[in-house]
Amino acid sequence: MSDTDVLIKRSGLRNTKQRKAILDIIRISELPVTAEDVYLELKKQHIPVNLSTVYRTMETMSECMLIKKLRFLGEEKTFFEYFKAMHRHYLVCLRCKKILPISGCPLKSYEKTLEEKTDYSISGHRLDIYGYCPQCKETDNI
Amino acid sequence: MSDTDVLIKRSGLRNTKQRKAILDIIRISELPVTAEDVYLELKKQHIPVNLSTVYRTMETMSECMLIKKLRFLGEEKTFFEYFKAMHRHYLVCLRCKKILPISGCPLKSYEKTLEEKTDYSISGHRLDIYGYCPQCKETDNI
DNA sequence: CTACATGCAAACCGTTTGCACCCTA
DNA sequence: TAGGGTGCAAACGGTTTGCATGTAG
Repeated sequence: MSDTDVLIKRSGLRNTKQRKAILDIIRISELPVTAEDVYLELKKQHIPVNLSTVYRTMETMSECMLIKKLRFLGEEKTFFEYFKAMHRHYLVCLRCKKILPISGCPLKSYEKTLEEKTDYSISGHRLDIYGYCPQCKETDNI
Repeated sequence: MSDTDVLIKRSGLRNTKQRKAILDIIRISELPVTAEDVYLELKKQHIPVNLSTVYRTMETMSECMLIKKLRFLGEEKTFFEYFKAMHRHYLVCLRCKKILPISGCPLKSYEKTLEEKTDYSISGHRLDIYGYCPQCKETDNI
């Protein structure tokens, strides 16, 4: 029984071939993926699956906190990444759309301050940084 | 000639009744609005306009940097706000979806550091903070 | 008077859903 | 063998587009 099997079972989900394959793909990918990415990868691996199953599975898994939903500016599609305890931010190239993970989060103490100031209960934040990668910043931006 | 007229002309756009009315609505609103919000407000003011015109106009204006596009987590719709030089972040209530503007940005110096570390040319960031507002945090969250 | 703007309706595209069938536990 | 999972096709909802008409400059 693989790690992936354990993760699925522990979440109270039935362990089907499709779910295992989907979670494997998301876990292995070091970058966020879309439902379509996962679907195409499954096809490439000759694992029979329907796009709607991919959507349903990824929705279920994100409710179970196995994976996390992400959205980037100017991208109409929803991305997903494996749920790591340690949260991450990304630097996205506005020209080639390359996604670069950033280490560390600059907002830890800021959230506490804000909580006191606003009387909200802060549960988290979304931070993405945009710019041009070393390759793209050389060429005429825009 | 109103401020709004000047803004539109300065962007090289033709100054139609619809554009003026749309930009007025976005400028006056202190919170981000959706295309539908604007459309409904125009109807309320008895200004004849088509939804597709609203979308087209808001797209054009955001290309001209008159307004800015925003997206919030869990919201399928695109929001727009008037383009102010000073950028802003929002604290969004996960339960009632209320949007609270936050003063100040905690990321000024961080971007410089990151630029040096990654060799990217950073153009900006998106930061939204999520939590529960004073009212909603009292009731059972979720 | 002409190039840009608008209205209308239809297309689009990512995502969701209803329902019958399938298969894990 | 029962209840969750899947495939299929159709619907959905926000947004975009093609085309004919209108209007600002």
